[in-house]
Amino acid sequence: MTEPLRIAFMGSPDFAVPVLAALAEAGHDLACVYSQPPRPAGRGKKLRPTPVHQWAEANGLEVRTPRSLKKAPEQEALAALGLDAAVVVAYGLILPQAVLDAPRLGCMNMHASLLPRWRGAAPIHRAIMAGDEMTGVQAMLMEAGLDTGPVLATEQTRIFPFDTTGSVHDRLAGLAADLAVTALAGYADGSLTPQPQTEAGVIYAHKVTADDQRIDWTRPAAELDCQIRGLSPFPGAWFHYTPDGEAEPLRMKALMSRQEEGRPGAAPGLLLDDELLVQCGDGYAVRLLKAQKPGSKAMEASDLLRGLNIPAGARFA
RNA sequence: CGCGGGAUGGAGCAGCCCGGUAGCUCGUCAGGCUCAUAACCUGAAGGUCGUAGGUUCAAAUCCUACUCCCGCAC
Repeated sequence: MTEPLRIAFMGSPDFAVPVLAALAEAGHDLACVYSQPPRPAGRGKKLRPTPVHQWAEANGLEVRTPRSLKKAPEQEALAALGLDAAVVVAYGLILPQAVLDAPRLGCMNMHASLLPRWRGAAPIHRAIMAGDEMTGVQAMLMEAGLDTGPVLATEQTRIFPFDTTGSVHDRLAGLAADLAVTALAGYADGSLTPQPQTEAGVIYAHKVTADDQRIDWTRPAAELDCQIRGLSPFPGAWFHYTPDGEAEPLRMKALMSRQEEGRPGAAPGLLLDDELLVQCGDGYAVRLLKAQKPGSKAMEASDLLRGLNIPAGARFA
């Protein structure tokens, strides 16, 4: 029932892999996969192909990793593929007009937010950090602006108080995979009509910076809870803890939390009990459910506390 | 060759500097106490101390190489 299309896929991180796999599964002719060039990343500064690159290679697809698509040779190589469409998911490169125009049906992008809210680089992080209750994935047609194109299809999901960027990321990746297949088919056969984004409610999801990661205990508990979950599991929100008798503070990462009642008047950063209940700036508190100390991996609070003494009355900074 | 930390029974850690066959908190199992319990008491099982070599009468502990993990940087 679905006509196979000749398409190119453009994507880089984990999030894009399920979409690529779904398109392959749906029987489309994947002429070529574009991904960011392997970069020195990780601990040993080793050259690492992106997850999309790895998947494509493992499945026998041609992979191209140009540094840019702004120059004529790359654009011509793309045009030479004779594409019906290109599907773009978190590729990480700006697509010049010549590239957008190359495929017969244009370029379709999968974006992990409810546009026009959270256009840009880090939509999932920003949605959770802002305390949004709903998010989703959308299929949209690309134009020159950053995530400004008309929307073909939407799939929504709720953000629960126990969600993290990791859990929402995985859920949206699954939704994106299904939606990409149906939206592409619907667009190709004309059953889906692109709807322009509204003018109101445009917000940009700026890249997460080092400043976003530092926990300031004088902020309200609700905001800190969102910050912690929004930055989990990557890159992680952190704070300092100096054990009694130690000179050097430990750089601790908070990876899961829950908002609870605090003790009005207590100093922000104060531990209210022996189970990581931390006083925040507004009189409420957050309980750290999962955390990480230097040198070891993330662990449940109960595990962490077995090896590291953090008594009530201690102070986080 | 980017910098640094780590690998010890199922989990989290101590011991390593000053070598002498392993300890803590918890979990598991059995029994006891209790109206009862995730509480308490008693007992038990469970570890080639990351891998491979080396030094030594003797290595978790010293030396070398390797593997994997974590943080920073990117």
